[in-house]
Amino acid sequence: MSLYPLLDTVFEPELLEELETRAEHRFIPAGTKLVSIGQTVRQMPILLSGSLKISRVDEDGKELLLYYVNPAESCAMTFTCCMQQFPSEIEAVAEEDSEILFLPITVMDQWLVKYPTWKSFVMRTIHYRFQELLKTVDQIAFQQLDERLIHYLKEKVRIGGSPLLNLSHEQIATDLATSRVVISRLLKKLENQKKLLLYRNQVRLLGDM
DNA sequence: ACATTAAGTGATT
DNA sequence: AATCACTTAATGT
Repeated sequence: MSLYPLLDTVFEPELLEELETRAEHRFIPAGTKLVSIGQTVRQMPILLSGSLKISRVDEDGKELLLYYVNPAESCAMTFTCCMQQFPSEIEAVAEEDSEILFLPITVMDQWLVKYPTWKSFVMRTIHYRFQELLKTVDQIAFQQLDERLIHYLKEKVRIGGSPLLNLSHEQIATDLATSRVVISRLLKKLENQKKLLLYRNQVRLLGDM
């Protein structure tokens, strides 16, 4: 039995063993910024519990949420930029208290040829994220902010494990890179459709979502 | 009671 | 869909 049961089905036994000796196991409190834009990534994270929020931030601080990293996943952006030591294009913040394995980037190259399960893990992560990003791009291109909002809320519920979200309209607007007024209107529309209930600093999703 | 912050709304671009 | 201007509601001190 390995130290990390979560990863037992993902990696082969030899790799799990090596993981245990090479990885640094850390607990990250919610709100911690792990990577900021321009920074060079020196370690590869694998999430054991919690979640990470990955977003783009432009020059004047406006951000756009790209995706979340969930347990047993890593960040796809990290592979592409840290292997070649490119500066990060994204920002990573712990969304909740998280448990993370940090791997030195030097092992990644060797593991790619040494362990088939590592290779498919990397490939799977990149592929999956690519799909996600394409979806977001579609949504932005076709300006369907309402759909994007619903997708966002569902994702939040899934991550938090509760249909009651502690979010202000302002925060939602920031994540989706739009204005508060727009979000308020869309949320109101959804409330009228009985899809959710609105409170101050809280949103409650209703069953059929 | 007053100030501050979140949310709702009509009008305009 | 964004911005402005303004109102109303909830919360903190």
